[in-house]
Amino acid sequence: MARKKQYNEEEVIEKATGLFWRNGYEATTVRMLEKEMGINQFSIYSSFGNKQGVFLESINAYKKRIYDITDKLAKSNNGKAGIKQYFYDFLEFARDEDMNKGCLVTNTVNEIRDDTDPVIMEELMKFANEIKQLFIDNLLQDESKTEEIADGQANYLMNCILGLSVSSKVYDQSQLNSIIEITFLNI
Amino acid sequence: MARKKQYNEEEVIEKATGLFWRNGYEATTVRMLEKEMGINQFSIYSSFGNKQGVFLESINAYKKRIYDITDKLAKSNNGKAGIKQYFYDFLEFARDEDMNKGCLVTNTVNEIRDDTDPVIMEELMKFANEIKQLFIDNLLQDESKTEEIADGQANYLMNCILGLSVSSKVYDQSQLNSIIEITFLNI
DNA sequence: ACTAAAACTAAGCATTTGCTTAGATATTAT
DNA sequence: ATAATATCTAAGCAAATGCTTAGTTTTAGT
Repeated sequence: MARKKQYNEEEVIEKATGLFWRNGYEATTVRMLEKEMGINQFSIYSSFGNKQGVFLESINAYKKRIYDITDKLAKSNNGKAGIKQYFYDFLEFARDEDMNKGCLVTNTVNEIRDDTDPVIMEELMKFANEIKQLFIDNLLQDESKTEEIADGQANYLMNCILGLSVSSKVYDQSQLNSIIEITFLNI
Repeated sequence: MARKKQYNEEEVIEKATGLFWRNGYEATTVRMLEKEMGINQFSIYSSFGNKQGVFLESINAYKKRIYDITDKLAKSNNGKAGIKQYFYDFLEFARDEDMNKGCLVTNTVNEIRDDTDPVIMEELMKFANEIKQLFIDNLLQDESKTEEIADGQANYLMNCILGLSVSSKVYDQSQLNSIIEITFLNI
């Protein structure tokens, strides 16, 4: 009855994800997306509505990609050691050739301003809270810990991994490793 | 022989500083600067050359403002306790009514992308290294520490304060205090 | 008072932004 | 084959960006 799409939506979102990851939300323009996704602006808008729509799909694609390591953390029962492993897994996951792209989500959290799109804010916070909850769960595997202590330590760890997402663009691998080691001395 | 400026350059830069602080470099437009500084675009460009010029002057103004607490750290001889005090001083310095603006410099470091203006990058790195050096100096007041250990711990602290600059926009005061306490448990 | 120069106002410029639309092209049920 | 319709290309839109310029106003030395 009608023409078929000449692209696969999942495939082009994969490409968009890489672009947002490297550049952040605001700095990624529709023209850049057009080039990277290999489809016309019309197709972008007809498939995903608007730039925000592409980004929300990209967050989902990102979640799928990172699932391996979050799942590993979810299933871990090594407490603090499991979280530390997550930090290392994350750095490896985020490495791109010789530079480090950080985390798509934390990169975008770093863009937060007064006028940041509330829909995107909500999606970011949702993801961040999922990670924080994984930290809490793993911390509570040490049964001497109260929930209050675990919550505070989880905030501390979130703070460190937010920092790491920025630091990873400035520091080299051995410095990053050393930062992670010191980070886990404190909990 | 000619007309006098109807504004004071220092005063208008003070105003620009606040704007960059709240919004970051990229998101601050010349129209916003015009409004906030209370002078016409012509005057902005004739006094400071371009947007980057306004920003570089703003970093200087920011350095002057933060001088009180960096100087306190420079003169401190309480080692780790002095740095911790710096973290608390910094949070107070960055507080704006009930929200937190973070640090002008770390906010801008968070904007780092491949195409970030190299002149600005250099200025930011210079400031960051000054702070890191203060951390090292204070850490070395504990004479049992090697320079290598101090350098690693300083990287760790820079990572935490980078994170704090973002976290401070999301977490409340008591959570931030708790993050700082944990940060300093084991160095 | 006159003149020269600096500082002002406000309009305008080229480029880039997110998004839309007009019209050509391909696909499929009949 | 035809007709219906989804998808494509490419041009275009208004708004916003950093920056400039034409032209007026103010000041100070003569």
